Amino acid sequence: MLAPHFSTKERILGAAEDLFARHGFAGASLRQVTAAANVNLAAVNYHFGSKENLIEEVFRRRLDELNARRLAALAEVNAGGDADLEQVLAAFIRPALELSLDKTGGSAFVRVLARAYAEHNERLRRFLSDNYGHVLKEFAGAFARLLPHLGKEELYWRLDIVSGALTYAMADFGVIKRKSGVSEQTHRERAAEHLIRFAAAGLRAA
Amino acid sequence: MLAPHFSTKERILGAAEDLFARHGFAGASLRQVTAAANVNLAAVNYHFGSKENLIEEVFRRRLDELNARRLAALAEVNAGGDADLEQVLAAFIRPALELSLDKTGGSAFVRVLARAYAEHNERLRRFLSDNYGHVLKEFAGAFARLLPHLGKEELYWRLDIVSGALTYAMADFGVIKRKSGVSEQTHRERAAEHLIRFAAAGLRAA
DNA sequence: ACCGATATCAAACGTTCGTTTGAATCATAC
DNA sequence: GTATGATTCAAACGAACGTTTGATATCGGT
Repeated sequence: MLAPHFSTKERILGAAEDLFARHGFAGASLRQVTAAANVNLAAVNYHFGSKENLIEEVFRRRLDELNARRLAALAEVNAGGDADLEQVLAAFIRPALELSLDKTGGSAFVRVLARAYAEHNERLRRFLSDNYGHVLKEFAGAFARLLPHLGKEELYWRLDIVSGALTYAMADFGVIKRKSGVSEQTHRERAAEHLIRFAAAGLRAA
Repeated sequence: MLAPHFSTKERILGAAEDLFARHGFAGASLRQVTAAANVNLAAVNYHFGSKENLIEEVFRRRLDELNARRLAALAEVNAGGDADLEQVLAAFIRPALELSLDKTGGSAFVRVLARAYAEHNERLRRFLSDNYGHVLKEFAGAFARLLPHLGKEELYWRLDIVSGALTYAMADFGVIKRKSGVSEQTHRERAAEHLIRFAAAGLRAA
């Protein structure tokens, strides 16, 4: 039930994000979405054309900014000259962390992202690859420069493992429960710190 | 379309496993499942009672054996006396690897497992925790003994990261595509090796 | 004030969903 | 061989699905 001062499109996107995170793409119906957004059922097809298109827009809205921030952070690290592994990892992870702390639904979106990984949906995978594949390539290049002793294949295996761990950690799927007295923000910041430390050691492994 | 010499129940479980892996629990219908299994639509409710119960049975069938193997492997490692980190990790990961190489649907099941992580379904989480939580406790204890310098909280963070990386790596979600000329079996065995090396280094990090 | 475009609405479209029913079929024991 | 319980079957149940329709409301431009 989003505040009514947002536009119809924005309210639909916000409600869809939340419900896709909770019930999955097939599990959340347009009737649930439009009810939560306080808009008419037909509004989804009017503004987005179809449920599939709505799903893509849910991704585009967040990923455009997320990946721009990642590239900006990476450029900043590279400009510094003597980048280290932790800095490059932070350039990738920190924007996801900040997104997950966003008050307007970002924490739902990181869970939607984890859903997307689990979906082997061909259309969705192509959409993500077409629109954001270049970001992964940029980071792979930065890691390759920092880890010259690793073969290309070895490097890709490790980056694969890192992205899996990142996705799960950000989506809060694990057994770790936030302790009372620790704010959501602090909890996620610690997750990012642990993740960076762990991933850096894993990437450096002999 | 499973061979007809399996029982109705077995064919339903096999088809459900495959379709749940491909389309998710909400996305795969009982009509798809029963058609793939070559059984009557009503057979699911006759043999399992409901779709929810069918989902639980899909998990139970594999996890009973998977976790028994994990505990057996861990016991063997502990019996050796001077267990190291890689051995304990292998005791956890190798049974999952072997399952993923199983010819009768195991590779579908590891993807179903990844779906389960993405689901925040309360019933499913309680079912998994009630039935298999003790296995995770056993392994956490083994890791704690091997990493005495880590605080309890630090250790749990790292195990959380390991389990996320494992789930994704086994489910084959990453960007790594199997090269032609490398068999499915070899591909997955390499994944397990990389995972163990990476995780060991991450767990040992200062 | 009126027009045309944009947006919202209730209602219905045909389809598919999980589940249930009751009859037909099968297997086993006497 | 026939009675009994377990299983399979086609058919139907009501509910929910994504999408479309046509009428109604809203609003900026002249």
